[in-house]
Amino acid sequence: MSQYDTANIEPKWQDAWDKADLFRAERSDKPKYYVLEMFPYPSGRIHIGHVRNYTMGDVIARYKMASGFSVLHPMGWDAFGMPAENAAMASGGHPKDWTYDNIATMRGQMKPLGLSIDWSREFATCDPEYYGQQQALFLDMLGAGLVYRKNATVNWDPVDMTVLANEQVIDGKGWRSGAEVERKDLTQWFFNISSMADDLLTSLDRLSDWPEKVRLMQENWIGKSRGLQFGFERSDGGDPIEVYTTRPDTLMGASFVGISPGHPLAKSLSAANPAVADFIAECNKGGTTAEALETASKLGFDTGITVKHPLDPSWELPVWIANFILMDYGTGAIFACPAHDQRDLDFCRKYGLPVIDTFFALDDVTPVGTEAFVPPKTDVVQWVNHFAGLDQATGTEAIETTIDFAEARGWGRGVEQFRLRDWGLSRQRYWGCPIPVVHCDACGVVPEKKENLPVRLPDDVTFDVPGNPLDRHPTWRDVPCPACGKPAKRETDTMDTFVDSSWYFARFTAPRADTPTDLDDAAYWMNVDQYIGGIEHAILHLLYSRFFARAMQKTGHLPQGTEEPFNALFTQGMVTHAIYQTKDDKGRPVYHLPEDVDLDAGTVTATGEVIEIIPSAKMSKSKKNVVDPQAIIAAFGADTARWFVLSDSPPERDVEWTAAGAEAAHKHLARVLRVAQDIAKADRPANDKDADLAKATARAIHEVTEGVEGFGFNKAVAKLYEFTNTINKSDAGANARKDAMKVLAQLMAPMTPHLAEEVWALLGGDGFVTTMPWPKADPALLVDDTVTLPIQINGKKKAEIEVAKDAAKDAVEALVMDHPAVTKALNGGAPKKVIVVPGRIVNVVL
RNA sequence: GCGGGCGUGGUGGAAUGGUAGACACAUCAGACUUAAAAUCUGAAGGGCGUAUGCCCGUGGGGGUUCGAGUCCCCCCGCCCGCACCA
Repeated sequence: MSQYDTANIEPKWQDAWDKADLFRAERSDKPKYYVLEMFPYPSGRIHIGHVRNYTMGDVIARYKMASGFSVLHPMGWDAFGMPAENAAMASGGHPKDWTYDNIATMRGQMKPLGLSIDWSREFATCDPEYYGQQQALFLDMLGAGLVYRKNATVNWDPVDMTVLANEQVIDGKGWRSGAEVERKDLTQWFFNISSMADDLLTSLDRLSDWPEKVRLMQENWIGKSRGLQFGFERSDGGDPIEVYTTRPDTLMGASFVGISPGHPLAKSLSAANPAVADFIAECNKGGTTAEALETASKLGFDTGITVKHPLDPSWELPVWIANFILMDYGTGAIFACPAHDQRDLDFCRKYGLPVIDTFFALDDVTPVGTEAFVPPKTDVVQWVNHFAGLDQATGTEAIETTIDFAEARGWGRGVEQFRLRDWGLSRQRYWGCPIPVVHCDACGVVPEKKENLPVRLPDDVTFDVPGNPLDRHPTWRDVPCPACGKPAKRETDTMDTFVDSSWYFARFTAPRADTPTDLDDAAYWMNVDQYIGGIEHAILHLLYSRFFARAMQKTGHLPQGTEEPFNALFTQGMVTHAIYQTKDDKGRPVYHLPEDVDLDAGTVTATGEVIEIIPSAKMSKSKKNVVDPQAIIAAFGADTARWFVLSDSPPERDVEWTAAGAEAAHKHLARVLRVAQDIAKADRPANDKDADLAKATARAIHEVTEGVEGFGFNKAVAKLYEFTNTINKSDAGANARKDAMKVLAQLMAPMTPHLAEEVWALLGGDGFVTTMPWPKADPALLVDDTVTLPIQINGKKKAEIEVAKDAAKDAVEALVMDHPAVTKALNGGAPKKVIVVPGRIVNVVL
């Protein structure tokens, strides 16, 4: 059809950019700009979602490059993780081969996209050069007290013999083995992220270029609360039981004190009493996931111990062990107020414990049935009048008042609690970064010497039996103690792969440094100016990275001012695709590939069955609605794929991939080339339309720039469509049209760089359009001499008039009052009011 | 349960409180063609009307305003995150 031969054009320009080495990031006198897209996991092939992610980053990177910045735009691979091990178990290969093969494939698929990436900085997190530096970082964090070991309760898969993350426990069973998951106490490594909880929370306020949604999610995740902590005296004289509550105002409704099955008191009781031990074992069955907990019923065990109410020592409360109390929040013990807490009420009704009726005041008592009344914190339960010296107060102030009261009497104190827990990083897995410590019978836990890093993963491992191959490797784990030299054993746990992605952005600033970072390079390139990725990383990855930036500062690996590593964050939507399905004779869905259906007829081509179309679904191999970027590039070229994923939908929202849309995008790009070819040949003399085109050009520059700056790529694309149409229809002279077309090429260059280069060259542009300075709109051309004012009558548009831009209010009003539409409406009468908003609108109120 | 978001033509979506539907897809009509494809030109929110035009219209109901898709209140629907957090 056209001469838009992408198979020729695109590789040609990619080669030319490569030869000119355009995208190498260099420190210079220019201001820097660091744009980063969340690096991919090398799962096998790139996905159209990757194309959208990297295209957005590329638009920013190319735009900033044209705007005079020294740009860093790197790419790497988040390469450790379980899929590689699973593939090895399934096929008998090696995780390393599987991973590096996938990286080669995906790099090969990514390069044809024409991304302005500095490939010289590429690395994979499974490169020993990378994970060795990560081990060095770990040791420094260990030295700084940011890493420690403790016993913790985890999800344990007894068949695969490994710890499972909560996400890997499905309906209480291991996702791979199907075995009933157990709770197990294990000694694990932890990052002390909770020590920074307050800073991680308050610093969120500074992240004004992050989506509000993400900041809120992090805020809730960190979960700060304010409450009262106090001890219940035991009637038997044992150690007091410390409890924490955010609602001290409900203390007069207390009916029992509950402790977690993991509470030290419960443990000591179980040593003496087998019935307690049995009860705790019962509680520990089932996983720790939300689903498992939700379906679990309330279980309790009366310890026989009683405690004294802090406000009335003659009032004794029983102490129960209850399965719904979490050991790692607060103190692991609570006082229960059934009138105001549904869990407490359910528990009391089940075990026949007393329920004290609700009272907001002594004369306002509400009986409690089966539903607890949970008052908002602004509507505080009044118990305070019972006690002399405490004034009534309302709202959250009353909670503070009760805390003050307790503090004044010396039986309690106000404390802050965080929901955030320390980050358990130990994994009983092979394909991860080895934890660089040695366990010595004599010396205890001994850090590996830095000169011995990296602690490399052994290659000779087998996956034929469940469990961690490092644990059963014949020689790897047997090493001399780095301290005393006696035989010792290496730590066989590896690090959670989230560790790998928590500092890679810093490593990109000096990827070949023989320390984790180079402070000069980091000082120049950090922070990431624009980070782009999926909302699914809103909490964990971004929180961990914020923690790591702080930890790296503390250990001297990042300069000051980097504690918030991502200045701006953008979370892009998914690329979705319709699902075409029919039902089999049992009513189960059968999915069909897009090429197997006839969309016009709405049927399966081969069988004529009527299809049901489910629009805009997440892509999934099993639902047969995955779009392969390679096929798109082969059919339409990379620029079409890039143009399409930027069009139509706002970048933060999902965009549905449709064959029709992709074809339309391709047609438009072909038209741009055709228009450019026509213009290159034309020789019309300059004329009075030239000025109009220059104005349209200025407006296009202005609006496209605004669109790109504000992540309104869909709007920028719309303006480019409009500008193309304007140029195409313009009767201006050949030179004027050529100038406009060259600006169009520049404006399109960040989005469709190959086509832009082709058009630029066709019109005799010098060098690469990629390296041309971003065009500037002449402000004088952006303002019109006259403006069209809509005339409203009673707020409804009835007519419009053309007036000088700076026409005086009363002059406009005079014109309006003479307008036939207005005189007709007035019908000889006078308007109640005339509102003239200069340059905007006129409203005549009758 | 808690927190957040969204709701605009057949479709994706535009719209600093100021002309609702930019731009595009799909659709229809016309040109070119023996024909089709491609390309080009044009129409188009809904209703009534030959038409100037009139009425209705941004999930529903109320309010603020000269003026509301936009701000406020209530309701309905959908989506996302967290969740036995005391």
